[in-house]
Amino acid sequence: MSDNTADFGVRDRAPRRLRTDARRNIESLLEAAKTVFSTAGVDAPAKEITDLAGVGVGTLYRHFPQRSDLIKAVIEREIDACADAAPALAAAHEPGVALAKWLDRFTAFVATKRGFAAALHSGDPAFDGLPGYLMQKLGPALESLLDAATASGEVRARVGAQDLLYAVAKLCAPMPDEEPDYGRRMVALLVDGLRSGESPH
Amino acid sequence: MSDNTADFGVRDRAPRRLRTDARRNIESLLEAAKTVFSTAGVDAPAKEITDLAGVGVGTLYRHFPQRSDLIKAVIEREIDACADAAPALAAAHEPGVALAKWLDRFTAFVATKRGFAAALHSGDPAFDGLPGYLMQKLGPALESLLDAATASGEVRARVGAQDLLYAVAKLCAPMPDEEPDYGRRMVALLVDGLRSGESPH
DNA sequence: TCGTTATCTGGAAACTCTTTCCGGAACTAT
DNA sequence: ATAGTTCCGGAAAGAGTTTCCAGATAACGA
Repeated sequence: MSDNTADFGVRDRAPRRLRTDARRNIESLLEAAKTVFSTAGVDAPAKEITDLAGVGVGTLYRHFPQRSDLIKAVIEREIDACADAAPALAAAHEPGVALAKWLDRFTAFVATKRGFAAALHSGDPAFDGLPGYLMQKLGPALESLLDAATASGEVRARVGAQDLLYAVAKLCAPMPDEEPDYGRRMVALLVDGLRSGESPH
Repeated sequence: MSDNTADFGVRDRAPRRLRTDARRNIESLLEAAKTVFSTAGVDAPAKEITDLAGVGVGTLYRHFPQRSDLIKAVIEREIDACADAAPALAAAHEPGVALAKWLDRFTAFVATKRGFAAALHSGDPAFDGLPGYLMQKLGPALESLLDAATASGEVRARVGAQDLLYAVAKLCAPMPDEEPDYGRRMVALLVDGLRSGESPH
């Protein structure tokens, strides 16, 4: 806790190259965790994950000192994947279509990964950085898509990228037995407001 | 699960009058739990609650066989309080004002009680009944307020009470470090849509 | 290639909560 | 008051997480 080795997360920052077996194990753990989380939920016992990854518990806790660190890492990784999808979509479609498709992608992520909503609302300070991370990674992505769509006249901007991002994230968070398209419907309502609304009053 | 004794929760239905000390203890536990939950979060150790309530752990588990049962009971109790507030507001204000005030009340409940969002998104099947309970209790309350406001011409209904209820509940669920009025702002956006929107297309 | 050194690994043990259990206390009805 | 239930309290069992460290393994210089 002094000066040189205060690194918590595993991603970014390379104060010192990791040993190759360590890197390989981290990879296995993240992959296994992703699988187990989506199968048995984020509360699945750690043992299940380490077994699937083929490592001991000690290895898990060496790289992810707290259970929440593992969850955080998995989610951040999925956020990254979502961000990475934006440029490809922008390149392959009309601005309006690209925006819609990306929102779909994002919606699917939020709706599918129950762990994301759970982590966000858990109240555990360990996850406090997550919205910031999401904003930082996805904000620019959405903004550029939004700008392009606005420029091409297909959308009239009334809310910022951040507000929209959060609103979609919240509206699409899964709730027990709600109609499967509820989230999408509500997002459509918002986007309708975006694209055709005269400002009220 | 057959015919006569399949009661899980503690509230409503009286197959047999509870002993007075039992009822008193249940009351203490619910009160203590409410306090502790809002102080230390819903993950606070059970010991803390039983100590505050002045009972042993055994007593807690006699009345709330699972930890989630206690959380559920506390939340249901707060939902009840919210529902009970509607008639008074309707009696004391103009329809439009009553609606706004009640939405404020509901918003505050969702925004303040982090445990509610946490339970809802936890993925634990124990909480599956909660949205239904919320709908059942708050749906009629909101609907009557909404009807009154519509009748008096202050609001043009475009979504049902259920959709609105869920949307508000989701938008106002607290997220780490978001502007304090974000939820209220987004709800306003929705309500603006409600009150002045020409239906798009 | 080999020795040296820092880093990583596995699993046993310590901990922290939750949940079960049951002897004895407390309430209720008669 | 007494019998008959129903409850209470807290010890102990379970379930999961986190710590710890002796031994294994990679990295690197000679």
